[in-house]
Amino acid sequence: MQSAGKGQRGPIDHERREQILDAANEHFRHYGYKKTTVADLAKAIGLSTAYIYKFFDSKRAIGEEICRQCHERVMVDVKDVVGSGKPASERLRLIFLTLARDGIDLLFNDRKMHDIVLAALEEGWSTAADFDAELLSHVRSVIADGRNAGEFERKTPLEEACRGVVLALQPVRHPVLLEFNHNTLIEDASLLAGLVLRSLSA
Amino acid sequence: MQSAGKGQRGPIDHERREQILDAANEHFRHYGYKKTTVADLAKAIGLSTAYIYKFFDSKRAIGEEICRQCHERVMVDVKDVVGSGKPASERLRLIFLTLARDGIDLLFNDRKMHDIVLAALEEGWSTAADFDAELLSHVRSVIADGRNAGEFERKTPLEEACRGVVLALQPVRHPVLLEFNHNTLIEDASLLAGLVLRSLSA
DNA sequence: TGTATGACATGTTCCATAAACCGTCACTCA
DNA sequence: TGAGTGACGGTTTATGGAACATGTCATACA
Repeated sequence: MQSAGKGQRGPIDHERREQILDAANEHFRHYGYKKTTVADLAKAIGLSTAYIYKFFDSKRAIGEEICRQCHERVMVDVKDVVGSGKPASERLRLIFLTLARDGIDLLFNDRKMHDIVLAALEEGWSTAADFDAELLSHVRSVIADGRNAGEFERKTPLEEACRGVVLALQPVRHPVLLEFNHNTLIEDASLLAGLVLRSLSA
Repeated sequence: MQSAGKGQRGPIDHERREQILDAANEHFRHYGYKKTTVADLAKAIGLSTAYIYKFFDSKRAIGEEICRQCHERVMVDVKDVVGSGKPASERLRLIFLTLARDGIDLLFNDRKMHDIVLAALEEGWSTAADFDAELLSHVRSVIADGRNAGEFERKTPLEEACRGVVLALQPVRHPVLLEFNHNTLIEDASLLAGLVLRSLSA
């Protein structure tokens, strides 16, 4: 009902779409998701409110897109680590630290964005699940590498090991926990990475 | 300023105190912490509102006590496991499962209590920190046992290992995460226990 | 002297109403 | 024909004054 779009929405004008997303980025950052109205976005780019709905099914759809971009920015850092060519154990440890750091960064330097991510979680947007899925696949590739390279043990079923690691990441990456743990987060990340690596070691 | 009490509060009448706590338990359970007023409690036991403050410094102090009792109920289960005489690895695995189960139980069968625990976290009551500290000490004793029995490795500094384990427990015991993870919580607990045990194994 | 209270100052919460917002549709105009 | 809009229904949210809660005190009474 949502991703299918409206039959009415013809061939999409990508430039307009980008304009809207840019405006959304600006406004969400400054005033937060809830406080900005789609009328604000329309006014910012000199269009009517109604016309926005030719490009997005709802305000939420805009929010989801912004949220997705936000997640993507973090995922870029993760990808950098995964593709860095370092030993698997090193890469895994860096994933813990990277996620912790990016989380803290979002929390302190982009609070309004952090709030969107939180809202997304609470309202059950798909963005969080997508992020989790992608993260799992990156972790899987690193662990598989480590196993092939003889760094990691191979007895535990791969999928079990991977899911365990992703779970163990939660304390340093879950948006809600960031608020509680932020003062020890980096240390926690390092501690958990150590534990995980011991659990994987050959 | 709080634990010191009022100089005015003389030798404490423990029966009255219990009455108040009983009434609080009743009311908090039924109507939640926020919705019950100290006037409600006073009325329930036939006293004036003002007199309640002879026994507790504030409504919050009553809430903290109830919250503490709630935590204690969980801790009893943990202690049972710790003192069960089973192998350390088995006890550690059971700690994961027990906390997960008790958490779910609170969430579904005693929702109002769960809400108090949540409020406590958000408002920074000391109860959560106390619980964490006690949990850490139990985990430490089990791990120490395991090391002495030759079940666990002894290279990793004990404190580091313990803190890692307590962190790894977060996804299955943190009240906020329960809401997100409840449908896979038992499975998650088992998975994390497995990971932790691998990390500790000799 | 110790149990117990009513009255009160100082917040908080509630609630009815007004305003604003979301999303749709028929419509314009080039 | 397709980019773009004004007006509108249903719902959510802001507002501000009344009602209620918390916590203190001076005092009553046995």
